[in-house]
Amino acid sequence: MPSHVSQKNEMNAKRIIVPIPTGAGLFLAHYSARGLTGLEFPSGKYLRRMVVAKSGSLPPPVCRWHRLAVLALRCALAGKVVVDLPPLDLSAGTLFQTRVWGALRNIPPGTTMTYAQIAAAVSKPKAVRAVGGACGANPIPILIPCHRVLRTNGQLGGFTAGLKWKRILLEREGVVI
DNA sequence: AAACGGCAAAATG
DNA sequence: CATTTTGCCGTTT
Repeated sequence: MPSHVSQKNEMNAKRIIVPIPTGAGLFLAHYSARGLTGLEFPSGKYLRRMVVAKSGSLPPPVCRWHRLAVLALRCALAGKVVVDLPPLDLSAGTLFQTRVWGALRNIPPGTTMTYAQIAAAVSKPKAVRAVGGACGANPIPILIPCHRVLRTNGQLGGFTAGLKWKRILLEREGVVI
């Protein structure tokens, strides 16, 4: 690519936002040309958005991905193993973040790891706190299961979308705290 | 360059 | 025990 075209510009390319109705509320999926880039929890404030596309008239690839995303999210919310995901576009993440997110994806449903274990898993055993930051920056919660990371002392730790969600998600997979 | 976190281990009472 | 301090590290401003 021409060097005067910044990569930042590239990643600000247009996104399509599509609602995902679930029993737990209306989530919003964000798509780029490369795949799913984000998942928003139900907020009650999505009405203000003008950018939400009707699930009817979507570009064919997005339509396919969205079908998968809907199934995957409902599956995950039911605490079951997600069979197949749409392609994830994590290009907005830093190297460190994408490594952490990769490690998160290896945590099976119904199990947990600690922030320290994740840090070790990405070969940065001392970057424990930074792992917390990377979890918080996870653009696709639930499908990238940052809720399965707990403190070393057994406490919940934090959750950007609110601890209530972290509890709900863990409870639905049968994790006891 | 400094401040800020979804943390952890050690020190302290 | 519960709380505070101290060390750490990637990100953000």
